[in-house]
Amino acid sequence: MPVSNSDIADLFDKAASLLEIQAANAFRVRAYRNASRVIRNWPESLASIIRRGSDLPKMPGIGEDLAEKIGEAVRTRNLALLTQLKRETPEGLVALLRIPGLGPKRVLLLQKSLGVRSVQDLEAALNEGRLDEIRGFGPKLEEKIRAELRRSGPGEPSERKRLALATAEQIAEPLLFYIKECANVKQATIAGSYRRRCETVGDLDLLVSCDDQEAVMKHFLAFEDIDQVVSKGATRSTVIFKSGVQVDLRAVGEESYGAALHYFTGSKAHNIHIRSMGVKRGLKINEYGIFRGSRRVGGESETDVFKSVGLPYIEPELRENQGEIEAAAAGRLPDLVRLDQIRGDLHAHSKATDGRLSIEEMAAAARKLGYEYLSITDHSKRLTVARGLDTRRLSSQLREIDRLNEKFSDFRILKSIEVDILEDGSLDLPDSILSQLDLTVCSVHSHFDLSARKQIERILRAMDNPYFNILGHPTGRLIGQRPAMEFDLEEVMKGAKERGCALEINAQPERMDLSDVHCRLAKKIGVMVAISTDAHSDHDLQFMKFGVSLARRGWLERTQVLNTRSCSEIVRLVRRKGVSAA
DNA sequence: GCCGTTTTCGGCCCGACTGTTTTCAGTCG
Repeated sequence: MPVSNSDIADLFDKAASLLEIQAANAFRVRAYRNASRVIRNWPESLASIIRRGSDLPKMPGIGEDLAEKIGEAVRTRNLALLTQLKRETPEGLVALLRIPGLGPKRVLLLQKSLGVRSVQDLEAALNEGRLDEIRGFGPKLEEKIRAELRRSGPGEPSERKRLALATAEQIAEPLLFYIKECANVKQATIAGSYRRRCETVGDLDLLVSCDDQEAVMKHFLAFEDIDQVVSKGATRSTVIFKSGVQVDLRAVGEESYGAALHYFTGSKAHNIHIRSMGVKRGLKINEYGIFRGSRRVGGESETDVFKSVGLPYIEPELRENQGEIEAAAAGRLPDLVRLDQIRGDLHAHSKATDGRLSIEEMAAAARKLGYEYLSITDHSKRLTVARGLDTRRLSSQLREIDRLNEKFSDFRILKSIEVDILEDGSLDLPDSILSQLDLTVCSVHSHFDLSARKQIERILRAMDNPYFNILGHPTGRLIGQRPAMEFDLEEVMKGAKERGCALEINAQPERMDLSDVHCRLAKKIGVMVAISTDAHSDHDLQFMKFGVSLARRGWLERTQVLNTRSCSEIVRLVRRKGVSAA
């Protein structure tokens, strides 16, 4: 298996942490961190590019030196720099950076003054009262460190767990409702990665505008879900909810709301880029507004911020400093797909297999959402746990759908199936029945652990079938439970494009598969995607919004999304296997 | 380490809060 972008990114991240502890130039550290992020989110496999002898593309923040290091990482799975850094600085110190209150300066101090090399050393020093000797370490900080060590238990402290976007929404919405009950609050938004619609969210950044900040802070701190107040100030407070989620509240005046909203939506890298552009224009941009000298020149709206540096408005989902600023400057921002452009759902189950409702009930729920069509895609026979359909049961389902469709003039149930791709690349049902369907979703539900090569061959062979239309949940990942299958998606996407097949964005919160990074790759290759909910009940049809925001993060436009087309257009496209992005 | 309408050197976003100080460094976002 070639080195993945994320493997390379990990090497750069580790190097950044070690450099940081060595008190290296902060901007050099930033360069490595920035490179790590850019590499991790780069849509194409850098190893593949290098191995086929092509030059690396121009990547923002990656110059001659770091590009050379990417090459080295691909060839050797390591960096000589990293080996050297590990010789100079104990690797175990990196874990200390994850303890709240400990940053590079204090970690270096711990090493220099007490010879601390690891979390265990720190714990011992703490228990022996040796931290008191160091200037800058007082009782409060010691207690904070103790608390974190207790929380993380034996072993190294882990990253704080990130929430799936859908889970975050269940915490964010009631909070937003509560804060708006405060009479002083004028506008309120959950900003941060939540507003950028990242697939996982680390904490919630609640921004409000108001006249009386003190009153709003008081109201916020009285929220019943709060477990612990980490810090509280006049304009900013940080708390931990009983669920373990960290929530930051910032309160600003009405005149600053746009500047603050931009600032707190981030990402950090996007903000730094925008602010540097401001500096070049003699402007100071902060969360309170846009200033030329001491004169305020804007800040009420986010548009003010972009306008001040000569840019059009950039949608939150794009603000990752992944080329959106350059695209905006060149007038080439994508016209992102919107939820209201989605005309139907192409992946839904009924109680014939593992869904909860009848086909009729699912169709009613889809119509209520204003859809023009719904594909019923029950499982095929191989998936016995879900009582998958064989030819006979599927035939009878098709007759039922014909009967139901007679009732509609403005809606159509599409005849479909989520058919298993078997280990050898054949499909789980014969062509004789597949040919009677409007379209198919074809998915891998077994043998996730084939070698990368075999997995690709299996999927491409399946796509050779004339009735293969959409590859369901392409990587098979389940967030936090099962990793993505390890194969080069680029090859599968190219194969799909050649064969007139589409790939699914499965919007189930635990799947979110394809990911945003994959969507950008799909866009580049020009393969069509279908945004589907894989609904097992009427409620699940609501997951469409998560799929759409994911597609937006992947820069996708309406034309690249199959289910923004009319029903007849889709059926025509898939019959000819003429699915390709316009 | 990157980068350039301030262009090959010398900058690099900016502010809030805490804890330990006694005027501010460090951390965090």
